[in-house]
Amino acid sequence: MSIPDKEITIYDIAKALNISAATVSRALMDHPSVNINTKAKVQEAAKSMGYRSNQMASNLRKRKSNIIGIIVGNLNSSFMSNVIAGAEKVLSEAGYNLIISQSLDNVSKEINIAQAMYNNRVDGLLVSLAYETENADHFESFVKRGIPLVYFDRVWPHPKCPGIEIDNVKAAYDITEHLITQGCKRIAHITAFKISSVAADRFTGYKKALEDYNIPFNESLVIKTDLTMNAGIDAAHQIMNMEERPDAVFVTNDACAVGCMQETKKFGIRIPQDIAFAGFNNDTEASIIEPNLTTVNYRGDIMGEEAARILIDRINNASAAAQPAKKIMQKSEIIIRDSSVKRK
Amino acid sequence: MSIPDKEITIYDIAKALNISAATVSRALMDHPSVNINTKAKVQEAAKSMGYRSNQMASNLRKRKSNIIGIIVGNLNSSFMSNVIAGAEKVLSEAGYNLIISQSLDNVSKEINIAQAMYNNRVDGLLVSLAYETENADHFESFVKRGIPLVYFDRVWPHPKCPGIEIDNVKAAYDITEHLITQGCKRIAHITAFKISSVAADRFTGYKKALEDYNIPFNESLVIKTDLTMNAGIDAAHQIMNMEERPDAVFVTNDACAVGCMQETKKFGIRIPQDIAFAGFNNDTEASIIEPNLTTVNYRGDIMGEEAARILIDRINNASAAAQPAKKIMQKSEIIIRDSSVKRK
DNA sequence: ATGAAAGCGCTAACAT
DNA sequence: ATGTTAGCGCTTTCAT
Repeated sequence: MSIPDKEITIYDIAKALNISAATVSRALMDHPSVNINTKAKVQEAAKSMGYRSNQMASNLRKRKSNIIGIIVGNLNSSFMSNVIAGAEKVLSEAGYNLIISQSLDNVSKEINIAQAMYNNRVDGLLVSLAYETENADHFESFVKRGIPLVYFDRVWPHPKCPGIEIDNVKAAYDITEHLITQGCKRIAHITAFKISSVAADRFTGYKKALEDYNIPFNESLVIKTDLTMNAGIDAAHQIMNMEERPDAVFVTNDACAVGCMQETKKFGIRIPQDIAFAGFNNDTEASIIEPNLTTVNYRGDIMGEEAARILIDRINNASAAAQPAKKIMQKSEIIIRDSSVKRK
Repeated sequence: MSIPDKEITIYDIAKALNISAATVSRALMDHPSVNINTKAKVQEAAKSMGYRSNQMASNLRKRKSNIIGIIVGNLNSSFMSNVIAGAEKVLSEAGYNLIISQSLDNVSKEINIAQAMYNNRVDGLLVSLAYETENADHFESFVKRGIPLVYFDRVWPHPKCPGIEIDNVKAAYDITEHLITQGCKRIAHITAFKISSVAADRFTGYKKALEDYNIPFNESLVIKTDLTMNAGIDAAHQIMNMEERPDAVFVTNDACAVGCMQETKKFGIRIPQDIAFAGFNNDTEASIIEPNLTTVNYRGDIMGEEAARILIDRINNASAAAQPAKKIMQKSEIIIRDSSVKRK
């Protein structure tokens, strides 16, 4: 038949079996107090009649959407794909569905997404902020209504919202230190236009390392961009036009680092001999570009799983949710590759 | 207050304003027949009372979830990120929310996702199949209930489901022809284990080009893999172990091509002189690897927008949905880069 | 072990 | 222009 048939409800099953809808509902949920025979009959009837449970109705009644929202800057990185795979694994096992949205690192889009997710009454939220985002007021409505929110990677400090991230200060310190021990003295840093907490932490680590090694911090070596690959190309031009060129560049993400490296090479600059490079994230591109890019690595899948677990815990556990949120530091490591090793 | 307050409903607003809930509902939806003053009063009250519309209830009542499901193999590519950005743009303008899931190119996961989306009563579905998928039975329930489904990129031919894709046969033909005109005679082809319609089309294009140029098709030059980057590494070993090595490799996607190229280079093989390479998709990696990878390019954002538009049309338009679904061919182009150009 | 009945929060005839 | 009323399909007390 070409006209779609009417939706089959539990009432239809109830009528067919001459029992009440309540029993059907219970049987379908495998409620312990339903007779095993009835259960079997119901399940069979459901199958043969083509019944499909209507989540919308169930959700409304239970006042629970069974949906977790996840907001990220951009889906386009192996890191994010892994985070999502990890989160999805844990959440789907716990019976949740996922609504994923990318803000494209744009604050107003992030605000709209947050609104839509609120109206859909998500049961919880996993958020990695846009690079642009400078405050998290648009998530206050969730906090107010007691809807758990867990930040990951690009986090916002909030007494009620746990955040899982890496020690950005330390990782940036380590990588800067590495560049210094390779003999670099003029280390440029490419960071975000609007400095979010993550970019700020990395900037801090960079400055701290310089300080510890008695290298004066030089504002003119700091380049602010939107951290896209194209921005990296522009940054390369800025570097080429500097009166005194840097001997190393530490970029706060890999995408931008790769763009910058590629463009720099076009000027005949040798990497790492003339300018060493380091990035952040260990995206796939980092081990494809030549020379391979030194960077900071951390596991997206683990971060996603962990964030999801914390979130579920807060959803199920009012007492867990009531506790002050703590920051969780996930381990990270710097991966030294040829882009930064100045052999004799 | 720390305990979340009770949810504010239209009844609360109605009571506060001494009007009926129906009027509140209408005012909130900006229904034309509501007095402009009442509208203003309602909107103000809603704001001051902290009212947030409950989509779950609205959805149930309207029997419309306002949700579009989108299923892809993997989110981790610039192409997919662009498709999603394109689709999201069109869909959010039309008032829809998106549930995105990645099958990780695994059929059983794809089946589960389809189930969950059905139960959530998505209003429509955008699907790019897993590489593994060999039939689309798990989407029949949508078709039966008249829920519009539009395939994109990795499509399945179905009389009721439009598909938007590129001419894979032609693109593969063109790229193979290009390799032939560069003087290649032994062209290997790396394709999927389970040959889906997309991989099959590309395989067909490859064979057709060989035939037209009187190069006998050689089964031993066909390598079947799961098309990941790691699979490309394995494929490189297979190639190195061949008694008579190929002088070109056409891989059915870029990720696998890049893995294969990198590993091949480690054997001291010169690209393109010893072995030329070509991929498919124009992922970011293709223009990062050295030499840059010849590939097939097509716009993800446009594909996403177009697929979304067709879907919305079918949702709003029973007559559009009733028409036999046509295939839409989006334009694509081959991008010739250094990985395949054998200069004199 | 099962049923009756109420209601989640909203919208849409149908009245007025 | 507004109100009345009846559900959307499900779950869950409270009875029995």
